[in-house]
Amino acid sequence: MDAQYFTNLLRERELKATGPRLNLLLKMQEYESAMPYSAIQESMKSIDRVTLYRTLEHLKAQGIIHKAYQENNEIYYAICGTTCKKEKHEHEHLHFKCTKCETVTCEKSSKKIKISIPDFKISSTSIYLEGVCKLCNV
Amino acid sequence: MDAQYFTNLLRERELKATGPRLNLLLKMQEYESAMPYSAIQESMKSIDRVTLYRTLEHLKAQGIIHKAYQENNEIYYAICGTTCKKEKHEHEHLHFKCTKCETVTCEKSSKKIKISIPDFKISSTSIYLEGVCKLCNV
DNA sequence: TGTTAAATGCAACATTGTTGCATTTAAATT
DNA sequence: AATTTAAATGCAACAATGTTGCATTTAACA
Repeated sequence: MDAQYFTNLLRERELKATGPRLNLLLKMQEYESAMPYSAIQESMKSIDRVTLYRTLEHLKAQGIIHKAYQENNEIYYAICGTTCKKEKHEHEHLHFKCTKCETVTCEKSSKKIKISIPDFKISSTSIYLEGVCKLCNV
Repeated sequence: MDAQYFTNLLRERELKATGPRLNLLLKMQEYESAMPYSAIQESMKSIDRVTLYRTLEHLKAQGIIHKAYQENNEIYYAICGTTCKKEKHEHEHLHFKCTKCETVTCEKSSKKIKISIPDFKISSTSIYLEGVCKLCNV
């Protein structure tokens, strides 16, 4: 996923491929795990705070990034997988925070998760986990 | 659960049974579902904003209330069930937001939820659901 | 190359989080 | 019932982020 890929993706989702947007996406990709807002802010110091705010909103609205985790007042953002479409987000994955290395990653459950509550209709599920990740779990 | 009950609970958890604390707990109880911060703020206008902030922190730290849900910048607080102890919170329950009546409630899954990720050690699980609640699902 | 809707930057304000400190108070002790 | 004291509260102040409006700039298209 390079600048060209993101340029195409942005245009597909009817967003102009501007400097700030490409920059943010490349930085998030470099970061590898879900990127906390403070780190995003830090790495995007050159652009206006409001532009960053609106950039995050737009990318989120178009299913290019998503809010992966939230801890206290720190929101972690991640680039959506290729299965996410503008219309339908595939967020059946889990969001995992490792208490050792403190990274937040998107994972898949080994089994399909089934949750039901009698007489309730469930339309969306968000699951946040904490523990020790594969790399730290030695 | 009346003022006396909360007075005892606070003392059990080594917190003084003060006006603001009892007030908050009674208001949250009246509210029945998980109470959004803005509503808490509104109903606690008479006390200082900082006191409210610290009151929420203390009650949370002692397992008397918990953060049930968070949407955008709105945090919903709920009174912990009687199974929650100071040392060990019983938050195996689910947090559900109804998209019709917009209330947030704590629910139980009809089956025990099992989540696992290969090579990961999971220590805590938070599940947030959206859909239509029992009362609205007619 | 020119046009235009979209994006950006700047100013301004709102909300919530957070700390320090002086004053007040709950509750234990005398 | 009065005294004592650690805890709780209120106030001031500042930080961080959210949010809007508007003038200027720019990506994308004709």
